[in-house]
Amino acid sequence: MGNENFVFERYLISKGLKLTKPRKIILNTVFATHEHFNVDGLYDKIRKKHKDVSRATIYRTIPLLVESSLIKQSLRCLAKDHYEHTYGHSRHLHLICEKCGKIIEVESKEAESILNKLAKKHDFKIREFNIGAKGICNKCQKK
Amino acid sequence: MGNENFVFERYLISKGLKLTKPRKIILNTVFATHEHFNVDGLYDKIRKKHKDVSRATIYRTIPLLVESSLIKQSLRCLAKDHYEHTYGHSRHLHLICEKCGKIIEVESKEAESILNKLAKKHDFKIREFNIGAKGICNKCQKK
DNA sequence: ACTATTTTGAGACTCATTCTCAATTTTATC
DNA sequence: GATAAAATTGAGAATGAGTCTCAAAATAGT
Ligand SMILES: [Mn+2]
Ligand SMILES: [Mn+2]
Ligand SMILES: [Zn+2]
Ligand SMILES: [Zn+2]
Repeated sequence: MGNENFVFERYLISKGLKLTKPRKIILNTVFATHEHFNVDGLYDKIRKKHKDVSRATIYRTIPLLVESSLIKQSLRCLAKDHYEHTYGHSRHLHLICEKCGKIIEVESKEAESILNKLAKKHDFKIREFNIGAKGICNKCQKK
Repeated sequence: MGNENFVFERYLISKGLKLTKPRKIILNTVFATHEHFNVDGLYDKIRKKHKDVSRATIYRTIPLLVESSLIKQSLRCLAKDHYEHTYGHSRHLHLICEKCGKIIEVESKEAESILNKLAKKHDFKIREFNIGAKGICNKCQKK
């Protein structure tokens, strides 16, 4: 268990918001594993233990987690919005298989530094990288 | 005017499909300019001249244009699906301003070759690159 | 012209996300 | 620890981009 609670609470206080029970439950469930997630999956997981947390609150809490830099949107090319931890994870890019859905995570220092360079040239301030590709994984190629 | 018509017709024939009037109108409107587009904008533009092309047909034709490699989906991080020409355009990445919506296009040989290298290492066959960033453009930074 | 096949427009439908609002919870004040 | 003001919540309605359905229209082969 990291200190996401600390980070989140500090953020909430700075905005005059409160670390309520539902927000705590959502935060803890989000950080119970390190996988990519979407709202539906998160909702099911939360509901197994806490029958009283609503979809609406999940949808309302996620932007707060994003704003506090604990998570970020990722896998932008899928149908539903997906998210992943920012806190405690190094930068990486995704190779997504269009056949089986497999997601390969790859370290991306080089790619990002190039993007940084290009952004600098255009005096553009990057807030969120979006680097990756869709295609066919090795297993699916052999079919 | 390029020969997108040729490319499209060849693709359609290869699939046993026909280059009908609505499909021609859609193709020509898509290639009348070189900008990114989404279905709503395209629909409005088409409707100014042709009151008889439906949204449904536009939604049905776009995958055909994608399949024939004339266009591809892009700007994956926006709310609506956006597309841009593949035919007649070199590869590039996008820096998208979250304040004003400005889109900066940047040549990306380096970034892509790095992604290609990483994909090769994982024996992953890339079909579509997705490289870019969101942030704040230089004008919007000065506010 | 006749028929089989494809395509189309209109609008119904889906489903992820956002919004609304009354009820509940939280914090501040006494 | 009651009381009141403010923030948050759950339930479900609303939204809206994209998909699907189906009867009518266009097309191609005979
Ligand atoms: Mn993690
Ligand atoms: Mn073009
Ligand atoms: Zn695969
Ligand atoms: Zn801007």
